[in-house]
Amino acid sequence: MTTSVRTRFAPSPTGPLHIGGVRTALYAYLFARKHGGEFLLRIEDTDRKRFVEGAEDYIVESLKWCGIQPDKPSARQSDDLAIYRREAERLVTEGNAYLAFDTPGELEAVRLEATAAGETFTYDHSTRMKLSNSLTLSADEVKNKVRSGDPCVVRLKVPAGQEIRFTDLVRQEVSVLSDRVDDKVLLKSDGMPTYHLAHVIDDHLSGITHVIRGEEWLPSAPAHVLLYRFLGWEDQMPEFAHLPLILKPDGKGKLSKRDGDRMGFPVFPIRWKDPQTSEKFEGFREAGYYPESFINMLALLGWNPGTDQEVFTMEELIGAFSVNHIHKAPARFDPDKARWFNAQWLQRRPDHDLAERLGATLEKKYGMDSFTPEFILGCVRLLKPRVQFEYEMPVTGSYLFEHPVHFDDKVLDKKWKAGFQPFFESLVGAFNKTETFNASSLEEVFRATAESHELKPGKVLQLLRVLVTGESGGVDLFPMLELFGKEKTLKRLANGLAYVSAKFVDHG
RNA sequence: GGCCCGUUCGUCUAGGGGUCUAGGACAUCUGCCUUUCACGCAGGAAACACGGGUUCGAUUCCCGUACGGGCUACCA
Repeated sequence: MTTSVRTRFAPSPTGPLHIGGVRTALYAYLFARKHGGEFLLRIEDTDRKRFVEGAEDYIVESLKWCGIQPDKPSARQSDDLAIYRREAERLVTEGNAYLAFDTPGELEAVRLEATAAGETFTYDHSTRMKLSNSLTLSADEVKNKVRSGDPCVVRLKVPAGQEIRFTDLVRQEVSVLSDRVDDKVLLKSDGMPTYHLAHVIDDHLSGITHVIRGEEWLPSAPAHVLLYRFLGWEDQMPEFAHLPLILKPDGKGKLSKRDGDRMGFPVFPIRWKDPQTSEKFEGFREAGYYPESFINMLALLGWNPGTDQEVFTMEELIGAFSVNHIHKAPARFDPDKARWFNAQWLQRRPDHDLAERLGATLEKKYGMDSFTPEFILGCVRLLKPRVQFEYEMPVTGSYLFEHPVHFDDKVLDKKWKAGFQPFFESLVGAFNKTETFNASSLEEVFRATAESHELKPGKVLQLLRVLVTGESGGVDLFPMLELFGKEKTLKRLANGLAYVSAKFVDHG
């Protein structure tokens, strides 16, 4: 029987998810879906000290916004601590782990000493026999310490001189000598398991077939292999895929929340407010990104489909995803490209969909029924190709919604010539007589009127725009006039002309 | 420091012993279109980190060096 694929995303609730974490979740999700398997969410809440209120909800909500839906309710490691203790005990009983009584203070002292001597202290096969643990203490001493409640941890007894091998889906064969694996703490003195113990047990018990996680876990992966072996599960050990990190756009190092602040882009999927400091961070959602473009951008950061396609729906990503197209080197996050992806998705959005939201925004700003749905839809069509985010539409297109009070004097001073006044007056008359008030006939009328005044259309075209909108640039001129309709166009034109004749009163 | 992992245009990347005059995308520049801005179209500039091998031949394989990153906690 073939085991079906099951992956998981296992964040700890210590703060907001950043884009590296989201990408890890995304790849795990895509991989599972691609193979018709399941994707699970597990909250790794075994660190009581670093627990942050609200982080779990944040993680769930972020994934939801991204469209990454787990197939089962999320599991929480703190829900079943007995099982970790039981397995830790078993490891001790079977001689693959041991009790260690060294206090943090004592270990710190040993470390300091080693550093002073120019060495690095590691709790491993080479040092454990000099320390205070169930390997060095007599059985009675150990029993007494345990009975009197001396704090102790359980450590993995890493055998010396063994070669540990495993296959990484991204990095192929990985082989490590056990001598450089330290005796990792499995169970902390507060009775909580560490990540190492807990995730191995949980992954095994929940039938995880592929562990997809960040590269920061690569160095401890050999210890995890050892754990599977000692626990007797090596033949069912999941496969590993260690993903490269995401680096900051400039300079060096991995992306952090400070970079976003510093350079003006989000690093979190959705808004995060730190419960301790009350610091607020904007997310991609608040910055106006569609979840589709966010996901699209993230998917292509460290992975490629092997084709030239760049715009992908989630379904398309699932179809195209493959671990052997994951890049080994870390990727740098590029805010420019992120914006480009959003623009791509915005262009693909149906007009009526955009119009609906633009309408809501306009309603808030200008009141109910200020504009007809047809007018708003027309604005969307004109505005759409020139924006990357929806929120830009009412801003860059404000002249569509407000009668101009300010006019671009720079253009007027430069281009307005004596004698243009009569031309524009004729134009008003001609527009007024135009039966079919549409872009093409308006343009025709405009050109004909210009010619009859012996003017090159180009000389006065931008002036027409300034008179109507106050702006030097903007959406396509004649389609815009068509959208305004005759009444509004003539009104705006008269308004603009009034401004100009007052402005140039001295030189006619 | 030690141990791991990595290194193709500014960025994301394709490719992988001869087809590489190294391909695409973002950004950038030029031109076309246009009154403008944007879109679009056409074009330009732009990369195999370095040094040794192996080979008839290396960007591609191996080894070093440099650089970058990760790990080095009773954090995940």
